[in-house]
Amino acid sequence: MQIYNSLSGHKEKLVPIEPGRIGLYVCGITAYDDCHLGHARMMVTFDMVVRFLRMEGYAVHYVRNITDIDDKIIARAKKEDRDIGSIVEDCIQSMHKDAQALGIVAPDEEPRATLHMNEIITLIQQLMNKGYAYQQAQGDVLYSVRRFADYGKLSGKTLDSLRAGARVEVDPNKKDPLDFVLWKKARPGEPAWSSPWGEGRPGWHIECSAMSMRCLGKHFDIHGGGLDLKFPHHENEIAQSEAATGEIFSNIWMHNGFVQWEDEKMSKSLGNILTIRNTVQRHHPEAVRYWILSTHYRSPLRYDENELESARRSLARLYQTVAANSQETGTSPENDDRLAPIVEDFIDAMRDDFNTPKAISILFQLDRRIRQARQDGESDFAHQGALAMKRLAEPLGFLRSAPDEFAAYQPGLPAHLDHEKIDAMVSGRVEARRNKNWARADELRKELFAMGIVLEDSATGTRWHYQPGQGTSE
RNA sequence: GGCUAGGUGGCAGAGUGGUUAUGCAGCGGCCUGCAAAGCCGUACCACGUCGGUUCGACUCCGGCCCUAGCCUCCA
Repeated sequence: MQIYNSLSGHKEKLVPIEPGRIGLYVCGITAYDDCHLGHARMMVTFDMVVRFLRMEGYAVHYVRNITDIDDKIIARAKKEDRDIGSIVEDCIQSMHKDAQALGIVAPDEEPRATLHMNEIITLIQQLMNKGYAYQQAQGDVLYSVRRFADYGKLSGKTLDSLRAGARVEVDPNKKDPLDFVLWKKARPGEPAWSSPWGEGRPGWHIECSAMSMRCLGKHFDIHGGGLDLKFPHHENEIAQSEAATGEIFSNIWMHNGFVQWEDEKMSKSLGNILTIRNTVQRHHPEAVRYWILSTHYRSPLRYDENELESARRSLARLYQTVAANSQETGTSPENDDRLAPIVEDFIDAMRDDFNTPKAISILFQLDRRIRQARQDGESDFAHQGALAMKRLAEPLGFLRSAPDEFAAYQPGLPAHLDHEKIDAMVSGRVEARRNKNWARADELRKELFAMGIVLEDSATGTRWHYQPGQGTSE
């Protein structure tokens, strides 16, 4: 198993600290708003990582934190005149719903900053004792970046180059402009905890150091998160943790790439986000997963409505294969070694830094073999192939629905379309067809198509579905 | 300005010093009242640009152009 380590800049063999066990910490959400597709990518990516490592036999201890105290949460509470707690709870609930929709395996632990104040304070105390932190005139406790020789090793920057291009406003109370807050002095009306440095709350970075060490120990295997956290968040985590413990913090750092919207990063600050909930309303959740995993996790991923539809169709093909070959048809040969090379190729692709696009392509090679076998009358082999396909789809989180359920999936109708009216038109056409009034039937079909409704006549009746982007009215 | 990734066929997206990626779309056939869905088959002088190395480069080296990202809260 090889994983690209952001810290070293190349792929490295995965060598667990404890044989057979992997400690994985991923930076989760800040609970102040709905999750968007960037969060979806983070969740799906590490879900795939966890699933595959477990498939490989590792006992993975997966920790994904929640930031439940932060400037943005406080700001929103003020703006909406709401209780911080209720905002946090709502956001967490919403995030869990999104994760569930996407079929994300729940983390083993989901620590929250406010529930680990003791660990946070202890860690800051250690940094104070060792001289890595100081309290400035206003009462904030800051980390002194100049004291940590390795500062910048993750982001590949030097303190001087950072300073040269810094757009940060210079705070005269800081020894270095890049010093960051460990403990923020309480302001009136803001939530606060008592500490040796007065009432206050933790800075953003310290919680992850404290909680990851609490859950996984001072030195663990993999730390992950979105690429936007690489600097300064992860850089600061390393500085805090390694300064405090004198040990290596995380062996491997994994960063997933951005989701882009029309060649720009999708982010809150640019206001070009799409929420998970909104997306899942229009596209099957598994298609969303497929779309995310059809690009390598480190590459940028452009949002494109057509690609999501394309993902659905690709998946539909695999589903059809599974459905057509799910029945045991006879005595299967003990084990067919014709499948082994394909399975091996799949595993190899995944072992190479989680090359999911390649792995998916091998799923389609398998698909081809199965269909071929079916045509050749080798239905036992086809059945075995279908079983293998389901097994290989597991780490990707594909093929988790019943095939007919997936086929029948309907995205939510846009508001301007009236379900009853459509049904009426469809029945009208069924009636016209019964009378062999083809002209009328075709006319109705055309009208429906213009609304984006596509019909399917079959022996068992007429089905219809809404197809975004089809027809004229959008 | 400093630092990172990238530029592959209509779209998306892997990979490799000389051999088919893969999916979607397209095209042809079967099926269908006609369609759709499904099934079968299938084309595409694809590898940013200019040089270099090599028997041979899309794949290695160098220059150039372009794109995205980080240097500020952000998955």
